[in-house]
Formats: sequence, C-alpha cells, structure tokens
Amino acid sequence: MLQSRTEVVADYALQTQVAPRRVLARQPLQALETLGQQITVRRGKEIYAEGALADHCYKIVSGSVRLVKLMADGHRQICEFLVAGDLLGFEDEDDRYFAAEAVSDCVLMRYSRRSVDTLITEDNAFARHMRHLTAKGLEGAYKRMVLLCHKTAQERVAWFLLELSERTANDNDCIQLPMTRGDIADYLGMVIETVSRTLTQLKESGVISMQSVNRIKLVDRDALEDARGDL
Amino acid sequence: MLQSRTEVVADYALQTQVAPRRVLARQPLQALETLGQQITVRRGKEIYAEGALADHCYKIVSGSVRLVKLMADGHRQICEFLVAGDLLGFEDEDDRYFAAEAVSDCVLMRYSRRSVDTLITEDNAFARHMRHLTAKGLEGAYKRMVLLCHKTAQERVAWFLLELSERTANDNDCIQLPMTRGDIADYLGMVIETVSRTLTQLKESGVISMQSVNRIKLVDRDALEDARGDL
DNA sequence: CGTAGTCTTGACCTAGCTCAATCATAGTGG
DNA sequence: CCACTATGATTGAGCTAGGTCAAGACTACG
Repeated sequence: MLQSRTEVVADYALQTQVAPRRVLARQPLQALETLGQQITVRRGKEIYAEGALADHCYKIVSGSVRLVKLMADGHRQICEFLVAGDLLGFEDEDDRYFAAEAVSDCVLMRYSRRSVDTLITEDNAFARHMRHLTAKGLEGAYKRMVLLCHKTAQERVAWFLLELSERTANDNDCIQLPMTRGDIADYLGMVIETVSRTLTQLKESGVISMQSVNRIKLVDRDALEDARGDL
Repeated sequence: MLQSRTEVVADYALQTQVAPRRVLARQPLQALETLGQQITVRRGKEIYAEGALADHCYKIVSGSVRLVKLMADGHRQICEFLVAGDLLGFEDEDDRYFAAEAVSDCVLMRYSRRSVDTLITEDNAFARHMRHLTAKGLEGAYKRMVLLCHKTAQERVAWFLLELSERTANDNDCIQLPMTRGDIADYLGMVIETVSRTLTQLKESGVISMQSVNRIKLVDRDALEDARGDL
C-alpha cells in the first residue's frame, strides 16, 4: 500500500505537465523558476510547522500535501489538499497559521520569501496572478464552508471524489487516493467510519468501484454528480 | 425592533473611529480616501449580486453587511459578516462569487475597481496591505471551517458572541446584534431553533443576559470563553 | 387593535458519531 | 517462503446532538 501511494507521486508530476488547465497558469509563474531550489520531503514529514516563521514559499512538483490545523482537544482539521502544480505557503503572514505535511513523498521547489516579495513588487503580471490565486483560494474555502454546513455524508464524499478527479489528471476515470480515510474524514468534517461506510454505499449502488483500497474507479460519473448536488 | 437595529449602525460608525485596532490598519488605506464616493444602502438591500460583474469595491463606513451564497436547494450560507471599517469586494475576480447585502442601513465608500487596481500597482504599501488583509480573510475562513467541523452548538454561539464583541467596540460588555437569528444560523451552520435554544441555555446558566431580543450582555466573559473552547 | 415578522419552546426523529470487533495489506525477520 | 506485526479499512450496534415540524409568544408599526 505504501508502495502504491508512492507511485502516485510520479503519476501526478507527469500528468500535470500536460494538463491543459495548468498551462495557462504557468505563464506568469515562469519568473519564479530561476529563483528556487528543489527539495524532497518524505511521506508524513512536515514541510513547515504551525506557528513557524514563514520564510519560504513552495511549489509542488510531484506528490501531494495537506495543510493541517491541530486543536488542543485532539481534533485535527485538514484545511486543504494540494497536488502537483499548486503553490504553497504564499500567504502574506509572518508565521504559519497551519502546518504543511507531505501526504506522499514530495518533490518541491522552494523559494525564499524575500525573493518572492521582490518579484511581486517588480513584476505586475506575477503580482496579479498571485492575487488571483489567493482569491480562488478564498472562494474554495467558502465552497467548503457550504459543504460543511449543509451537505450530507454522501454529498461530501461525492464532491471530494469529483474534485480530486478534476484536479489530478487521470486515465479512464480512475483516481488514486494518496491520503488515508482519516485524512479524508478530517478534510470533510466526518469520522473515518462514516467515510468508509459512504464509500461502500457508493460501491454497492454501482456508482464507483474499488480496484484496491485507494484506487477508485468512477463508474457512473453522472450519478456521482447527482449525489454531489449542486454547490 | 427594526428601530433598534437601525440605531446600531450609528454606534458602529462612531466607535470604529476610536477603536485602536483599526488605527494601524487605516494608514495604508488613506490613499483610497480621495478615490471613493459615498453611498447608502437600506437594510436588506443588495450591495452587489452573486455573479454580477465586479466593477467596484467598498469600505463600510457604518452599518453591517453579510456575504451570502444561495444554493439551488434553498439553503443559504452566510460566508461572512462585515462591520464598519471592513473592506468589501476587493477579491481579484471578474464576477462575484457571493452576494453582499446590508444587514442594517449602511453607509459605504465606493471605489471603482480600475482605480483600485491602479493604486495597487503604483502604491506598494497599499498593495502589501491588501495582500495582508486577504491572507487574514483566508485565515478567518479556515478558522470557521474548524468551527463548522468540530464544534458544538454552544461552542459556536459562544465563539460568535465573543467574535462580535471583539470586532464591534462596545460599552460594558453589551453587544447589539444587527442580524436576525436566521442570519446567525446560516452563518454558524445551524438552524434558527438551535440558535435560539442555545442562547436561552446560556442565559439560564447565567453566562449572558438579554436586555432585549437583540441586545446581549456578556455577564461572565470567562465562562463564555470556556464554552467556546480553544480554536 | 390587528397584522406581519421574528423569536421561543416543545415533541419527535434521524444522520452520523462512539465504541468495539474484525478484516486486509504491507513490511519484517527468521 | 511463511508466520508475525502494525497500520489502516470495514462493519455492526447503540446513542445523542441537533434537525424537523408545529404551536405559541413577543414586538413594531400601520
């Protein structure tokens, strides 16, 4: 299982290269390319800690990342999953509001906060692009808020699967889940058991099938979209 | 009651003038002052609609505003409450993701998107300040996410009351609720009845008292902070 | 005084949580 | 190659917080 989780990483990297929706976004980011150095982070390791000084920003080359907020009462909230191509830690704040952890083995580009700041003040297109990304991030957060307030377990899981299938290019409507059920639960505001039960329900109603525990085939995408409801 | 809701507006405006936490934020925004024109919006009226062209930005002079997302299934999500001093609609997007409505009668400063864009490219301090505000907004959204995922009705309402009391200066730990129970419910991901019940519970346990239906006194702030839990 | 909008309270019901047992899979060491 | 172990996933059996539905109560205002 660990093995398969690691393989996914390579997939993402490859697929993102050709995913058309990223091409547009790439242009203004070329200015970054020369500034960064490449680093790797092993599965489960922290990229940065909650409360740490925000001295670097990152771009995910391959692998996926979770943004984690840990509560005193032991609860864990996953604020966001990020995949290859996504930017990370560009919030304009002195210290991290949440931690970033590698869900699978990751290759990242790392940029110093200072050089990014300079780029933002000097390159208008880049600055505008960053503002746009932040706005999209905020929009996504509000969407999740609606999800967490008003949606049933089925709707949440359906939404999650569709979202993941859109964000990571995939062949034949087959998606790899690099994260555990626990991760999904903490992302969707549910418990592990409910995530598991909901997946089996979807499987039994023929909407999805599971080649392995973390390889899911979207058999009936229309039914899944119905199950998600509108957002 | 309508009367009292309207009175609050004037209070906010006055109090924000002297609230120390706003003073710092005001400096970089002075550049805006000359660009805007003042408008008023009556209680319940739309400032902008969901999906509308985002051609203006606003600053709240007095009154309060809700950001509303309406779902096809009839559910309504209030993404944010904004009070005097807050900025509104500065997201870098072509059309509005949610609608903005006046919770009470409002006085707003309105700026054309074009002039704000120019200011952002020309005034680095202003641009930085705007990035910082957006980052704070995102942080707030993630906090709400935690709230919606893991918190009980009591914790949500306690959090809401404390939040409101911090954001709107108030005398003697007394806060005015410009919004209805329905608004609060749609903000906290609950139903009207539960909001009402929770408020009575807090009242009966002596944590708060209610001078009128929308004027709440925080009798025991410590107990309220306990009820909120940590965030 | 009547009306309309808002708020409160009560009685019920259910989606999803908790607790607990079992199963599946990958990695390990002999 | 085969136990053995650890981690994760599934399934089952209750239980409860909060949602639903329905009936009143309060308040502002014409």
